[in-house]
Amino acid sequence: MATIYEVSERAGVSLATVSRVINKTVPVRESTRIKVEAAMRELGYRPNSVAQSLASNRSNSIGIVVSELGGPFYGELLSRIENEFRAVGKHVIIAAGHSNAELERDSIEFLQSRNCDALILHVESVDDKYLEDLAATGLPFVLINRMVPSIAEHCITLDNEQGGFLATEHLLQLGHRDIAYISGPLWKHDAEERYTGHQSALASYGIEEDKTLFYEGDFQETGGEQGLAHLLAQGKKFTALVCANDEMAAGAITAAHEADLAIPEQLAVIGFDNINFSHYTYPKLTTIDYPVAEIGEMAARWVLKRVYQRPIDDLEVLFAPQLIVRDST
Amino acid sequence: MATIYEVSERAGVSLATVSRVINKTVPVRESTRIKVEAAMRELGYRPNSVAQSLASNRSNSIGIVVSELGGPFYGELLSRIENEFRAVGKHVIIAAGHSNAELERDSIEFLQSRNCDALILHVESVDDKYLEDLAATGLPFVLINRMVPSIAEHCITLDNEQGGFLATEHLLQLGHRDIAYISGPLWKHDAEERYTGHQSALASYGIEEDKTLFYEGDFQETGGEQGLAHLLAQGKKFTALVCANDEMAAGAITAAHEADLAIPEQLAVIGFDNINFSHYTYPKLTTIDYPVAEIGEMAARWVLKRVYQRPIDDLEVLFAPQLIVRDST
DNA sequence: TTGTATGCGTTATCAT
DNA sequence: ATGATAACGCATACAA
Repeated sequence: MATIYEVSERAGVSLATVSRVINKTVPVRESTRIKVEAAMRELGYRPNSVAQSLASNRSNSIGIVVSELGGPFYGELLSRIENEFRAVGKHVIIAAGHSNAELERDSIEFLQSRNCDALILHVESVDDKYLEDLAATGLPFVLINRMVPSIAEHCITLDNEQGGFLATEHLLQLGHRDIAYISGPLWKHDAEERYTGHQSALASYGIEEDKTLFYEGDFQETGGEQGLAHLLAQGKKFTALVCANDEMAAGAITAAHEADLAIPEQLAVIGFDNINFSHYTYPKLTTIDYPVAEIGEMAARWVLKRVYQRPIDDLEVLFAPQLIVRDST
Repeated sequence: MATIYEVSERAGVSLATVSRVINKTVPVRESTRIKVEAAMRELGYRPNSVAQSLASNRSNSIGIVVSELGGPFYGELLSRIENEFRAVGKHVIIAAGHSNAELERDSIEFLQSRNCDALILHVESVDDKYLEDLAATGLPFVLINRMVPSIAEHCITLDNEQGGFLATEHLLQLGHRDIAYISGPLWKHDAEERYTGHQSALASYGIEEDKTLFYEGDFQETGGEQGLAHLLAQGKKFTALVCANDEMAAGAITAAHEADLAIPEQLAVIGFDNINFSHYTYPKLTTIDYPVAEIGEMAARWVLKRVYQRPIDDLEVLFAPQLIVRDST
């Protein structure tokens, strides 16, 4: 690879001048700029962004940490964020945290050591303290789907509790009174908040929660299957089921089919997230919309505004979930 | 962030020695190593990987280009690759190509300029010449899902033609003779190969292809819906439908439901890829398995072997598709 | 407007 | 086994 030095030689100018035409930081005489550009083209010169980054302490790249690279939810999120940045010539570096505190820290530190200008984090396992300390280092970052009050200005969240409320309220309005619940892992903030929403919806209808109709799943499809199987095996009656995300709902629907339960006639099912494939199910899944796209965009805009000084005014930080009624309830 | 220099000061050794305990490149006396490690811990030192990369011309990171970050297919692929590398302390940098030649080149060049040790490419738009030139630069890279004969040693592929053959053959064996086909964009290699497989299956049964039963879709769900709608609108009879991927198949199933066509009784539908959510459909989708996980792992192992000199012997390069029979045929 | 010189945080090649 | 010191490719303050 040609270096800036070779370009300067070929163009007959100094290395600094080449740097100037690359970065357009100060005016360069038209004629010399043309010479330099020609030299760059002839040598097929590409700036070495590692060296740029080291010298300028800027990398034009944004680090992202998500739990998993796979899965419909994160894919959509990543896709949106990448789109926003690509449009302005920034690049994203993506790492996975695997819902594991150590790996999450690892990924964050890697991205830091890569000189990322900012981080967008969807982390579940590191504790609040760690994030507070991270904020104290001065590294700009956005926290998605998690509210840490002491660093609220870093947080972009969905009102998960409200979402949980909406889901159960919907079933209550349809007349259901015996409502089972398959939760995500309760150590995850969003899982807990959604469950809280469920409980307050029940309470608002004066219904006492039957703890035997609760199952703690894993946010995965198989968790939904096992959950419904478990609930059915208990022999308790329930006419509706809330699942804390769509993937578990899909699993539950499979289990319901296997148990010859008609949906929604014998069992109404509602999910959460409104992932891309939630309408693949039969019947099509009623769910709570998680505006991933908007949240991804907003996170990107946060960075553009705070880190790259782009003129952006409206920065929403709390998003509202929305009920999507389809055929499963 | 603390630098290696500050560590050396605190430990009372030279900067070079610190570098040695970090990289374990040459023996260091036990006692000094302990001092250095203590200093690193006390200062919370983390190597600046940008500087490491510049100095060593090695980055311990692997660049990946895929068409889209979203979507079940790529998510799974990325996830597998990341897993393989994480296990050995390497990191991945991911960029999207968006099925656009310019963006694909852009992404590749960005990754090159980030000093990636190797690239894993799933690119569809850049031409063979570009890839040949890239190979000529000496940059190690693996090409996934695309065979460029002149650089065959870089390619890991699925036999798409064979897959297309299997899909149609399956329908033929079930007695279908009037088989419609919804293809991917034919400029994409895999779409074309799958279609070729379809044609040769027909030929092997002595059936002449009816071009009016062909629709060129976009590999997206909506393309499948529109495709089936278009095919039905023609008024021609067909009892089975091959879709070149699962997402279009899901769309077609939706369209079939809307047209009150019973699946598989009135219309058998088969997809391709066996994406995670292909069994969400009702009825569950029969499809051709694309071994993404294995291919991702193999790509990672290719890199580990050729770039990082890990002792790995079995390197498969041509994978076989497999028929997965479910309920839609 | 352009050139010179220094530093960014490491690795690696010499010595010692 | 350890210490100087020169790269690595570029940005940038300072001079000219």
